[in-house]
Amino acid sequence: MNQLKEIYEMLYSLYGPQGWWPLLELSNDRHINITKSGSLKGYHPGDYSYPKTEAQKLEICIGAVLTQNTSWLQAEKALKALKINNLINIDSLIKADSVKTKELIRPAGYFNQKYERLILLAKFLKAHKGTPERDALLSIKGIGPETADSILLYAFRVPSFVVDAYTRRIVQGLGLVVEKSTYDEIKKIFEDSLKKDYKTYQEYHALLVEHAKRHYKRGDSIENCPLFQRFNKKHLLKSNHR
DNA sequence: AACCAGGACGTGA
DNA sequence: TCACGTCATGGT
Repeated sequence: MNQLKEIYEMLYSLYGPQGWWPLLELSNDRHINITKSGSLKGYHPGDYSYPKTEAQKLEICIGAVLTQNTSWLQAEKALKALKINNLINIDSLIKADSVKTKELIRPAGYFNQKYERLILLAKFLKAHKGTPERDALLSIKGIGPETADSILLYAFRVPSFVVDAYTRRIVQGLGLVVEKSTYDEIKKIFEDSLKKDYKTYQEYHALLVEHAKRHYKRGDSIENCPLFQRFNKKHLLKSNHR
C-alpha cells in the first residue's frame, strides 16, 4: 500500500483544493475567488492554470525568495510594495535604485540579502528564457532546494516536489522518515509514491502546509493529528501484534 | 516578551 | 559532511 498517496487523499478530503500558489490578484475577474482566509483574492482552488501571465510567473519567483524563513503575511507585504512600484518586472527590478527597493521589501526581513538574491534571480531569468533546469536554479546564490522546487513547481508547472519545514515535521512526526533525512531523501519518497503530475505535487504541498498549520504548531500534541492514528509507524507496529 | 515564520549561506571542525 | 552562527522584520 502507498501511505503517502493515502495521506494525500485524506488531506484532500479534509481540506479540499487549496489554490496555491497565492497571487496578489487573479487575472480573470469572472473567476470566483474563494479563499480560506476570507480575503477576496490570491487563491484559486481547483484551478491549476495559473500563472497565466509572465508577470504572475515572476511574482511567484519573487515571492518564493521573499518568503524564505518568513511568514507569507510578511512576504506578501513586500510583494505588494514591489507591485505598487511596478517592480514585478525583470528589467525594472534590475535597474531600480537598490536603497529604495530594499525599503520596499523590508517587511519580509533579511532585506539586504533578499535584495541581492532577487537581483541575481532576475538576471538569471532575463538570460535564460523558458523553463530552467533545477541545477541551474540551484547554482544561483540564494536559491536553495526549497526555493528552486517552489519556482519549478508553481511558476513553471514542473513536477518537482517541494519539501519545506512543515513537510519534514509531518513525515517525521508520523515516523515515515528519520530526523536526519536529507531534503532530497524526503523529496524522493514523495516523488516515488506519486504519479509525476504537477497538479498533484502542487496540491499535496499546499495541503501539507494547511495541515501543519492546524496540527503541528509548537505546543500541539501530535495525538490530535488525524493522520497520526492511521499512519504513525509505531502505532501500526503495536496494532499488528494484537 | 520570548518565540518563530513556507531557508540559505559561510565557517570551522 | 555537518553542526552552528548569521541574516531582520513583525505577528501571536
